[in-house]
Amino acid sequence: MSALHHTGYDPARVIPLAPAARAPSAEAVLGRVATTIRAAKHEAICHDGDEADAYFRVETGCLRVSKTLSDGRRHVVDFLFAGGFFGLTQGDTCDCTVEALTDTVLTRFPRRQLEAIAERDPATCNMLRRAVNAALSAAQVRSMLLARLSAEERLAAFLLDLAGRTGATRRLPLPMTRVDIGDYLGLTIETVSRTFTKFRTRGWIHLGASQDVTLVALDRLGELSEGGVLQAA
Amino acid sequence: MSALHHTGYDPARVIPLAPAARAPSAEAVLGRVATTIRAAKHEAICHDGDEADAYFRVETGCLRVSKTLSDGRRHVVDFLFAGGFFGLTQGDTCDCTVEALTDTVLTRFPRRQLEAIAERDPATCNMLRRAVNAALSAAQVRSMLLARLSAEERLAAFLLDLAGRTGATRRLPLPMTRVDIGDYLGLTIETVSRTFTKFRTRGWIHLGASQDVTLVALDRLGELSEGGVLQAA
DNA sequence: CGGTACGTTGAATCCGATCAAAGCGTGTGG
DNA sequence: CCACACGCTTTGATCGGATTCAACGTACCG
Repeated sequence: MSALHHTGYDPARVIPLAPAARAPSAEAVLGRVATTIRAAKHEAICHDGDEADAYFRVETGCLRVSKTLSDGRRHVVDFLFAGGFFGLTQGDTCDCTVEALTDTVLTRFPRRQLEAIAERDPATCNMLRRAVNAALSAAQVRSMLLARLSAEERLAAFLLDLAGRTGATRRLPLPMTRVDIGDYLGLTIETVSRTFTKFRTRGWIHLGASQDVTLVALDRLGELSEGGVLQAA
Repeated sequence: MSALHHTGYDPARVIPLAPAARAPSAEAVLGRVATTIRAAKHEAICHDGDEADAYFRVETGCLRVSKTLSDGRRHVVDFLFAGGFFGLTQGDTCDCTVEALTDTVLTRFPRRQLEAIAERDPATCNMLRRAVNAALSAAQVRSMLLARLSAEERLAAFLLDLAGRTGATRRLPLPMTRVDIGDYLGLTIETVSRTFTKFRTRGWIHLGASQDVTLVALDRLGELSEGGVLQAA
């Protein structure tokens, strides 16, 4: 698979801990401080600049992580699905705004307690470290996408990435609006819409009733994003 | 100096570890497996896809971290200066190519040993975790730069970031070529060159003999990148 | 001296942005 | 139940910033 999709930043897989041997320990320890939180559609979990008082893992639903510039330009840093996480910042303030795109269930880990546990429990610390590491790799691939790919390549990569992350094979939910997608891919809504239309008229995708897409020509989409993203040598 | 500090982004501040009490421990442990490596200008330390067998911290010099697409398009993921690091990947292969832009001195930590230490020593693990975390935050800001800022804003932000990272006040070294800068900022060499010229003719910068710049109007550059990068609320 | 690699500058082109307007769907209140 | 309004999407026309193509300048080095 190409670097663009499946960067390993696949929260669902990352957090439930790869090296299973260690998992029980970390899970057990963390379970003691975890609580379950619900967020309704459109509700904000935290705002850029707020005090960061907790770390969250998404159980079900979809969230939007974004930053907004003083002049109003917005950038969507990421969309989170089940298994995704946020709240691990370096300072003690949130560096992004996080909002629910659908009704969402989250697990909340109080920051002080989580940090205290990580401070002495290597299993927990390493789990967090691996998760952040995966997110970093994904962010680097994303920066290449933003710096070098065309609108068509970006959208193709986005759709395939989404498929990989949600576990969907061909039909995927699109809980986000065109604005969100544009702000995620560094494009305008019009360009996103036109590119969707291009894909549709070419028969590569099928646009369902406004909140889902079906990927028809996975190979074509793959060529576009892959031709972009595969490593050289 | 402590062992694995400096994320390369805001080195001095991030790594010397807030809770200073822990640093000595991690420092001492890591020191035992570290070796010093030298790389000559233009020499590659590792290639994308290679087996990742070590983690490196830059002591002196400047490195270029990049990815190249199959069709030749290249993206410079980062420039590393003293205190910067690389090699902490998730899988066991390098996900970027790293090359020396100047003669460089590096400290090398064998991957297996480093991982083994992190596995049992919370101090080391947390230090690594914080470093990766800082890098992730920086990557998110960079993706906003690539997605939303204009050429002028990008170059202004780049120059100010460079000043911050190298510790230079006004006169900074530019060990990288225009191609490198273009590939870093998602622009072509021509656009980078033209933008440098604009800044020069406005009297905002002074271009020295091909390998350094002097920032004259820090405030102007700040407005440009800040108008871009400052948070809203 | 060539030669090569890097940088600057100019002119033409193009992709995506911007401006504008028209569909569409959904939900709410008359 | 329908009318209307609001939010989102699509489509069209035009604009503009960055790219592309091309040429020239400049520094370094054998």
